[in-house]
Amino acid sequence: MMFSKACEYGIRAAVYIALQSLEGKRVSVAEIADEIDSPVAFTAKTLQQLTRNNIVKSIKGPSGGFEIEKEDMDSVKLSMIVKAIDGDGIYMGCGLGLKECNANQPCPLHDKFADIRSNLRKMLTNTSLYELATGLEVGLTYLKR
Amino acid sequence: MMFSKACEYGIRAAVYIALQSLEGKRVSVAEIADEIDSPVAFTAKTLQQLTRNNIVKSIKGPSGGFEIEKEDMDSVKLSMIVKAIDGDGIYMGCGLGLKECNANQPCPLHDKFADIRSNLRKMLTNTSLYELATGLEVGLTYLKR
DNA sequence: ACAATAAAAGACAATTTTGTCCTATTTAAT
DNA sequence: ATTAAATAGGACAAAATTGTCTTTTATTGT
Ligand code: FES
Ligand code: FES
Repeated sequence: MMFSKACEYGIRAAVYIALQSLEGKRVSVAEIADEIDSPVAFTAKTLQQLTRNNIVKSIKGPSGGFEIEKEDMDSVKLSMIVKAIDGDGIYMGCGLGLKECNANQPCPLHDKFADIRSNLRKMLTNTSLYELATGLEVGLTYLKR
Repeated sequence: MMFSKACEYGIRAAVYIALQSLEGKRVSVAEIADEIDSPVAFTAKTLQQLTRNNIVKSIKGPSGGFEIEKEDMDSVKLSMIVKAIDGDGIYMGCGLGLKECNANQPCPLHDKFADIRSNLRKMLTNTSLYELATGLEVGLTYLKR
């Protein structure tokens, strides 16, 4: 609803990759898709986008797979994933669908919407993969159900 | 992005209807689509959804059109329009796309997402058509650009 | 009654998003 | 070198969303 399916898969996949990378494990698309309960081939596509944007690292060949360097894990924010997959419509777009959001000629919802949108942006830019992965690690959160 | 196109048109249309109803004027789909810059037939469809949900009133025949009773204008909230058109996914759905949002088995983003979502819900349930229409009335806001 | 007006309804078309499948490329291990 | 394992990439298919068009129904005014 808020994010596209591709973006939802992308976030879940990235969190799972981060989780495994914390333990030094590299993971395949097949494993990822299984663990986050998503369509394999489609997930592979969206992982390509993340790779191209240097959000995750992919290694081809036997014993290859996806990983995220431990150093990067904290600097990779959710906002980067969302932007890579869904673009910046969520951050910039007008809530009522006017061509662009423009405070000088605002739509009737502008003030209230801009406030929500700004909180969302802050939340996304402040939330790192590391943060999300650690909750998973101790079994408090879930990537499928 | 946040709302579907149908929903964006629906909100803009409802605000315009409210605005005209304040002046005792009934408006046709053609006029609405023109004033909010939306595809006529498609807008007509989404207006049907609003009338079925008693959000706007439609009158057939010559001198017919759409209107909103002045008494209703304040009690019709944005949340009702969004729910009628996009359903309650925005209010209930999991941000990462798990089948349902469930605080007992939360996704890694649950806490932060639920907070944003709750603010959005509050904003939508507290914002009335009347409120949005009045800004328009005095020329401070725009429904097209 | 009749003609004109406007929304309702339904069938269809175009586009976007989501999803699948097959081939190519890269790499590791033997 | 050969084989096997893995991602990359492209063509295709299905489904959902967005959009159009035509016909039907209700209502008004003459
Ligand atoms: S103009 Fe609509 S949200 Fe800013
Ligand atoms: S479980 Fe994901 S938002 Fe609540």
